[in-house]
Amino acid sequence: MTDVARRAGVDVSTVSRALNERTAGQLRAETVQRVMSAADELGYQPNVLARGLRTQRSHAVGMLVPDLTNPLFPPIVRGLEDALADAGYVLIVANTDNDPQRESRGLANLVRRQVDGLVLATSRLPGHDGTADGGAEGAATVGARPVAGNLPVVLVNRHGTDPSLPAVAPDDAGGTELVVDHLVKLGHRHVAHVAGPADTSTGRRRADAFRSAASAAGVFDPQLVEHAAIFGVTEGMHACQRLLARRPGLQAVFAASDLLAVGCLRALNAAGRRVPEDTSLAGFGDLPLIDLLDPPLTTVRIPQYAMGRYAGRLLLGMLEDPEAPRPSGTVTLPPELVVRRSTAPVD
Amino acid sequence: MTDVARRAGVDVSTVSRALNERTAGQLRAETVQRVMSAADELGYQPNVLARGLRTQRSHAVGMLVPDLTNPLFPPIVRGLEDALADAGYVLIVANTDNDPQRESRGLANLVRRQVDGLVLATSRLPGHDGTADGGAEGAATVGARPVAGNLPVVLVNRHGTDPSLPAVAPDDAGGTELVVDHLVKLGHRHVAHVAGPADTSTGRRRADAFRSAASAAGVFDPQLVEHAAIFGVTEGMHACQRLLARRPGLQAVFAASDLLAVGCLRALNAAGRRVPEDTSLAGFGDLPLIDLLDPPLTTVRIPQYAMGRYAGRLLLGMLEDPEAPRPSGTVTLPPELVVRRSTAPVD
DNA sequence: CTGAAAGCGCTTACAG
DNA sequence: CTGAAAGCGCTTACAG
Repeated sequence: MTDVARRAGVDVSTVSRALNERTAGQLRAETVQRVMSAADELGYQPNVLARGLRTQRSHAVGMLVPDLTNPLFPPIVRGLEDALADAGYVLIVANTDNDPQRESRGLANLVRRQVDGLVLATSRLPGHDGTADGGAEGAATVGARPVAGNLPVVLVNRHGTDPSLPAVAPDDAGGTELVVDHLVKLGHRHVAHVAGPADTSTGRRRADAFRSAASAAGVFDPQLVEHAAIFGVTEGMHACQRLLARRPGLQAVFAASDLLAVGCLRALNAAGRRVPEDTSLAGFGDLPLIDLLDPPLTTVRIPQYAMGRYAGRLLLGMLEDPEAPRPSGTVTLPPELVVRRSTAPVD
Repeated sequence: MTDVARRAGVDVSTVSRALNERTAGQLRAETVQRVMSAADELGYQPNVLARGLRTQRSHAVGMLVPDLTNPLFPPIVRGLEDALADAGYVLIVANTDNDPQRESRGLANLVRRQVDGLVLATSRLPGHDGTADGGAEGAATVGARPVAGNLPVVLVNRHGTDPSLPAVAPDDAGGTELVVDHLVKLGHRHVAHVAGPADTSTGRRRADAFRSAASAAGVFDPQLVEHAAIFGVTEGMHACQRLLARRPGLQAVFAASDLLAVGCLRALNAAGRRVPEDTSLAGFGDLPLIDLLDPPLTTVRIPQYAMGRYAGRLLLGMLEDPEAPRPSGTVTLPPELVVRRSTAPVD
């Protein structure tokens, strides 16, 4: 910047003003021109860190994500990054593996880096160990100390346990209803649910929604619900086997995730049942390539990209106007039922 | 920091020294203790940006990636992030969609943010439009101007076109040989190749390797090679159809990517050929869930996570010792043949 | 309309 | 062993 000032024959403060949209109006057009040419000729790139030190805004946003390798997250991160990039913000991602230690460390790193805001896709609020979603909690903490201070935070892909933090989440209830209605319309009465782990909000919410929707349709049977220990293929298979042992008459299975559904498919095949002729099967998530299953899986598509983008917009709103009242509550984006060939009319 | 100094009754410079591993030795243990307690009690978090301004190191690394949503990249990014996090660095990711404009913009943003190094997973060096891999080129540029300066750069998932930049790439030739050998051992003589786009280094390299390997095995037939316009399911299907029309006698198909292989599977099924009974089929990449295909796909597993991690280590090496001679050339990590049920002995 | 000065939060020679 | 000062590259009241 000093070089630019010298070359343009002005003070560095004038360079600063000339290069900043907001303040360029204070200067004579001719001066601005001269500075810009000089900057151009020198290939000057402003030091955003130095600016941030002065203005107290880093124009960086931090994100904590359990594992980028989980296909759930890339579209969310992408949507977020797109929203932020449009506004001149940059995204710093850290993986936590749902490990409280990595979470605190990652969070502290982001705070030390003066991120202007935080997006949490972790299943637990950092600093809170043990049971997730234990109740209303304070803002993000490291150890016992609130480290995020007054940092704007938005939760994505999870519901807020702290009602004061805005969250963007998939509409678990809506998606579940879509599936149950679809199966019931196909004539199924004995509809089973392979639920996710009861200690995840997603697992619980979908199970709850299943009970409501199935009850409303008059087909709910508590013996037709079985929880898997984790959202994995093997666990889904085992849960489905338990279901089959208990209720051989089941006509349809709704799995709380696509991976669980793959496990169910294996269990059903192993039991000599064809899908969808003997048993209909539906999942949740619409993972990439899941349409290549045999048969292609009927499932619920979660608008992941839109969720990420929306979370970004929400956060940007808070950043643009720090004085405005902070939004709160959970925003839900509409899921979509993707009917493929794993579900068919009964009989 | 001023607060910490006041509370500990010392100068800020002493706080700085006490909190820095390297300089804490200069102080009396008692002083260090006092400062640390004060810092602890106040929940002090150092401002990494201010430190960076002074030390001229941001401890941040930038990454340009075409699209995080492409399943190729998440494991790479994850490996990179893990390597960097271990060393106290942070990762800033930007998606470019292979758009030269987004590439330059992203690169300029990273440079302005004073990243200490760059990882490029883009298929083209920023600032060079048109044909990728056109020949030996200078360092990364924006417009005509070298903007990366002397920034350490490592390329990942692509080969260096600029031989002076170190690259970490999949072993296309090795993986291709693995497949060709496998198919030939199964007794196939009429082995076809659905190649990737000729304007991608990956497509070209695998096609070249196929020619060599097939020739070496004495089974090469130029009429059995067909390029797809992009790495997509539909394109793979079309390419395979052209192949079938030209050489109905083909016994096995090696597709240059898993997605192309899925397209081939559709084409083969549509032509009334069963896989693997009538025709063997192999892909490249081992995408997540590709083992759920019917039949599960034989393919080549690329060590993506390891590639990302290795790229991170390579970059860290350059950052730790900027004076050391920069590594160059392409490092290749061993791929693995994953034999599943889509390939079988001829007849 | 533009310059000179102060200061953002650190680190690091330089003294003592 | 520790303090005082300078400076990293910016921005922004404050003068003029």
